[in-house]
Amino acid sequence: MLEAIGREITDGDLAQGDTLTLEHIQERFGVSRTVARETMRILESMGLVTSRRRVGITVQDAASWNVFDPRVIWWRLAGSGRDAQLRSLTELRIAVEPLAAGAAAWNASAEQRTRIVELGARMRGLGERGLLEDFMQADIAFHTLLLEASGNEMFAALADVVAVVLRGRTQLGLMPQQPVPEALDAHENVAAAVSAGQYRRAEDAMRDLLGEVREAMAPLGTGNTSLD
Amino acid sequence: MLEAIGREITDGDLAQGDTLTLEHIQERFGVSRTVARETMRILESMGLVTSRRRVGITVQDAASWNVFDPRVIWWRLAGSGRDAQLRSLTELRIAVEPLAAGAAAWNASAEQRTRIVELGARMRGLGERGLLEDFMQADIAFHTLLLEASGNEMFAALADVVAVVLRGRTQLGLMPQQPVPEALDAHENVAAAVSAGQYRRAEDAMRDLLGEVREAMAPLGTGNTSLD
DNA sequence: TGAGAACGAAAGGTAACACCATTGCGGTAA
DNA sequence: TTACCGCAATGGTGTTACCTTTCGTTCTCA
Repeated sequence: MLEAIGREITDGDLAQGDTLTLEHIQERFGVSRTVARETMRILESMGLVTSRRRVGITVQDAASWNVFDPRVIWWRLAGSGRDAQLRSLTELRIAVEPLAAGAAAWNASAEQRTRIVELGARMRGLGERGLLEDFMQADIAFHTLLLEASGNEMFAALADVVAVVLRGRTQLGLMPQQPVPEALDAHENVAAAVSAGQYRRAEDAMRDLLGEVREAMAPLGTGNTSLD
Repeated sequence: MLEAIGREITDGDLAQGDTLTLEHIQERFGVSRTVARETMRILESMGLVTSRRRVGITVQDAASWNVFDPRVIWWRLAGSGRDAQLRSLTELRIAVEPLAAGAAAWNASAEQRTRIVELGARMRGLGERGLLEDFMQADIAFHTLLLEASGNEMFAALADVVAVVLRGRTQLGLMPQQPVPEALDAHENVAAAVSAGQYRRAEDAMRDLLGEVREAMAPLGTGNTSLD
């Protein structure tokens, strides 16, 4: 139910200013008032709707959506806003992940340092064999580990977001049959730098890596970015 | 009610693993079951709790909190997690705002370009006269405008977060009596670069500006950052 | 014509109930 | 003594019925 209505809003099937009523929702889904209310409360807390007495439940403008909520991201990736969503998420990653990698080079524990190297090697193996699903899993683990090792909780919280992007990219068929060698090199390069505590190099290597990502995504349509 | 329980969790008064029951909440606040349930649903959607049958409502580990939710940020800034929160938010700003400023130099409309210059000048005036409250308002408008002009919705969504930080910094008495001249210069510098469409310079100028911010914050306690 | 009063729609809130997934305890058997 | 099975208590989930509050609309009267 949350899924259904959330998707309709994020897809634009329900435009800003449209109103629903609880009764309408009860009928449509065959649920009780309580459940309908709870669902609306959640949508409200995600900024997708507001509810006012007498007026009904009003769909909000996209500007007030909580676009960091993984559910919203997922809905948009699966729906019509996909290109815009992927582009803005990639820019966000370009902003955050290099600094996170640098911080990880500084802060990571010994176990984390060995693990990141392992993951880099694992990605190469899986990538060269074209096992996209497993590759994606390792990729998610790689980026998640770095974001968590950064020691910054806000960066760590973005791990979910990055995971959703990586998963979406694979499941929506936006990945090449086999990852390009440059991407594999880049990951190993980041891993080596982090492992060695070279934070400046880690930062730069991650920036390279994401440059690859942006290139791979370019056919989707070229947005303006701040990078020249 | 949301406020009260949210604060207790983010402050650590309720530790991870503690459980509440709906009945307990009903008694404590003198509300009906329905209302208690709706509140819990919102807390659940913020990742602060999970609810399981037979067990009750369990307080979640900080790692699963939705730390980008402005309410969570605000609670933590007002509570005991303030220093950690300010530090991680500042690192986030260092990651995002330079790229956003660069993008704004590229994408901003003519009105936005004139407005950013006006705001820079206004901040100087207010800052030199020591009108902290008005200065803060202008500061928020300045950063919000840049984030919105970046053309990236994720960056734009961070405007709320930045606003909360700036407001918190002032209202919690963490600002000097009068902003340092370097900060005023930095803002005007960013504004000029954005206005002239010099995206590389805008990016660097914003990085300088945030360097100032980080310096000013340093006495709070020095965390490791990726910048040397 | 316009201001104010009455109406009614729709969300907000309360109460009471049936339902069912857990879980922990106790009893039985190996 | 231990392992397994079954039962009962617990506490969230879902439903229904009903009352309260707000506020946009409409109608009336000056």
